[in-house]
Amino acid sequence: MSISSRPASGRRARATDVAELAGVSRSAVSRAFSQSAYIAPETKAKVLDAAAELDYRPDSLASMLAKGKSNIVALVINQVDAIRGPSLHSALIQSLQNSGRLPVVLSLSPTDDGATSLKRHLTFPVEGLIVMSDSVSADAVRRAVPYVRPIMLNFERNSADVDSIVAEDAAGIAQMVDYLWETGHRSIGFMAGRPSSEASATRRNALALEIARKGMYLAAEACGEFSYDQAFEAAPTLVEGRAPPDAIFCANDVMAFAVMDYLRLKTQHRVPEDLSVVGFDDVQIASWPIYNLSTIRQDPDRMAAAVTAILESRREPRNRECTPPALAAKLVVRWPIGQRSNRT
Amino acid sequence: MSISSRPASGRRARATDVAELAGVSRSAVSRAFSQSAYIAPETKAKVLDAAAELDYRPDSLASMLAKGKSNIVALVINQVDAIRGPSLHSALIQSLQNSGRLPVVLSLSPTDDGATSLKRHLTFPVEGLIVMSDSVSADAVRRAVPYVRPIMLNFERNSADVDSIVAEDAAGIAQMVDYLWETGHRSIGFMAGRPSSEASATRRNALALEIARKGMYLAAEACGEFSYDQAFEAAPTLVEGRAPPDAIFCANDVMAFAVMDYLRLKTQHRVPEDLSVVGFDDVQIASWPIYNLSTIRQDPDRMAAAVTAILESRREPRNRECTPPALAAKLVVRWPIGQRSNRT
DNA sequence: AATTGGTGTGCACGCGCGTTCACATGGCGC
DNA sequence: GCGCCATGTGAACGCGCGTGCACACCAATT
Repeated sequence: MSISSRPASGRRARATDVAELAGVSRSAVSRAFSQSAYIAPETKAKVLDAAAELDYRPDSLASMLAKGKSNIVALVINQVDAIRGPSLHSALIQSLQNSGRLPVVLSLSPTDDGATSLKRHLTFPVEGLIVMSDSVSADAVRRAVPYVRPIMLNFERNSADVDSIVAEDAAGIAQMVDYLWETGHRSIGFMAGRPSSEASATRRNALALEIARKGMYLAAEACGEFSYDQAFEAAPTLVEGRAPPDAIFCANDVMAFAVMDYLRLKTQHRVPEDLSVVGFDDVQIASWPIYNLSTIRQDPDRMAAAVTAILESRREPRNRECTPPALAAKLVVRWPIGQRSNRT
Repeated sequence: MSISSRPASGRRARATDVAELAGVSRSAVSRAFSQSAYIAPETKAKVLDAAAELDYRPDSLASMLAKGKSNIVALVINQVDAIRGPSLHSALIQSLQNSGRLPVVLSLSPTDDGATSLKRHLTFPVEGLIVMSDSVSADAVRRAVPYVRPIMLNFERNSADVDSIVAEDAAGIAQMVDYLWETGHRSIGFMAGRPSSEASATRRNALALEIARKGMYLAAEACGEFSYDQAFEAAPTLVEGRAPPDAIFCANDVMAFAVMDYLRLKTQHRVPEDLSVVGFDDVQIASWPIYNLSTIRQDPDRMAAAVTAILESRREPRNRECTPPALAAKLVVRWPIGQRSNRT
């Protein structure tokens, strides 16, 4: 019934087994796996051989307990973030695990305020707490988990109690407005995300600022709740006026898809010939030829790298309070927007 | 500097602290949190009060170590599954965590064979191992982790060594072919997934069988590797003949989107007026009005429920070897396909 | 030859918790 | 009023591992 040629004696090998096989004490085994410890090279070799034989690796749970140092990182998400999340989610998992950490996903049920849900499920010491969900505030997190400084992604500007990693939305949006201006757009509509979302507010403010700076004006505004369905329903209000905008900026790629689909299916506006639609995030679908969406990219890999950098810097006490650099958000131009006639 | 009104004495509360505050012994605290133990109701109340005061919850890691029972469930994914994965991923996380388990995500780097990657990162006891990645075989998993019986999702029919949860692809496909037949389709093209994928092969065989049963024929075939880009490139071969099929079945929703986009952007074929494209999975995007894709749904929630059901049944030794029921895959009809003229 | 210093090794303890075991206590039957 | 079981409690041990500490050993020095 044995599956492999290995002993596979029905149980995981423990350090004691390895010690016995190698003819050394159990602490020697422990030392062989901890690089900064007195151990003779030959002893180490013997131990590692025996360990390989038994397919032994130290139990990281017991190790964490003994060392008093957890390397579990909790990833707080909410369940709905299905379109935008995956690339960032994958990047984080990958990055955490490659740096020797253990990613544990905590999914917040949207019905509670997040804090209680966190308390219920966070029953183990963590090295870090990464919050990707924008349905929970930094305060709630601090209240639920006072012993760890959360890392908030994409919202909640740095405060004393949290580290936050935000893309430089404003800079990206400035580039976008520049680009729209240069290609002849003069009036811009905005599809907002959730009203309570800081990300949406930040983007709206940046857009308004840049528009004003150019002497353009915000032609229309709607709220799509960051979701395709809501945006599709809200889209009409952006173009129903007698002077519809010649570009629509969406706080979100997914809402941009919804707007494009709405315009193409339900109206006579042609996209991008008559009306430009641009987004924010650069999700995978943005590069599908049918959308070919110009958007503002937040590189998930760089964001993930920033997260592990923060965690890493926390391990050495000297370099405390390294303020995480804001990540550049850069314009990604997909389809060539035709020159618009200026219709001031 | 204290954040909350709680003591927040700089450290997590331990059972000893609670015992001290409640004026009982540490084992009483332990008993108060384990429902099946001798403890006087009033003692229990005292303990729970003190625990609430100190915001104490038993450390689940130490608990697992002491009990010798892990409730960590490893979720093996590969990093690329960005479109299809999210709903199932979320459902699994949610389901696992609601059943009191701890989901840990292991991301396989696509460069290795999966087994070594698993060995490197699975350094802790797990209650279960859920494999969502189709880039790793059951054999590789068994070799890497001999001590736990993996649960394979969506591929790898049940063998002696693994539990696998598969949707009844064949039944769903039969419904689909019935539906295509009734709506007048007579020749069908197939966009396959990865050649090595069992899921793709299963679906192709089921399709071929049902087609033959109806007296239809498989008009064309191409391989899209389950990816949008590959499918977009492979799409031409499905329709370039002089008698293109009147329906194209894709082993994957994402590839269906690619085919639809290709047909609409690069050819004169209208979808769905001239040519029907159908998919498999029912991802979120399938309901976007621009696609409105008819497809075969595997309910992620039911699949997640099946997973936890297996884990649950393993806990009670009496009910061993409960064969997991194959999940029904059912047809989802989105757009009304117009009657085709039978052109035998 | 005796002492020192340095290098590895084993012992023992603790991490936070669950659980068994022996014992203290109270209630009840005789 | 004595003894006995039932019930609840506290002390002790173990889960698997890391690590401080004491000690054994050998080479080099006086």
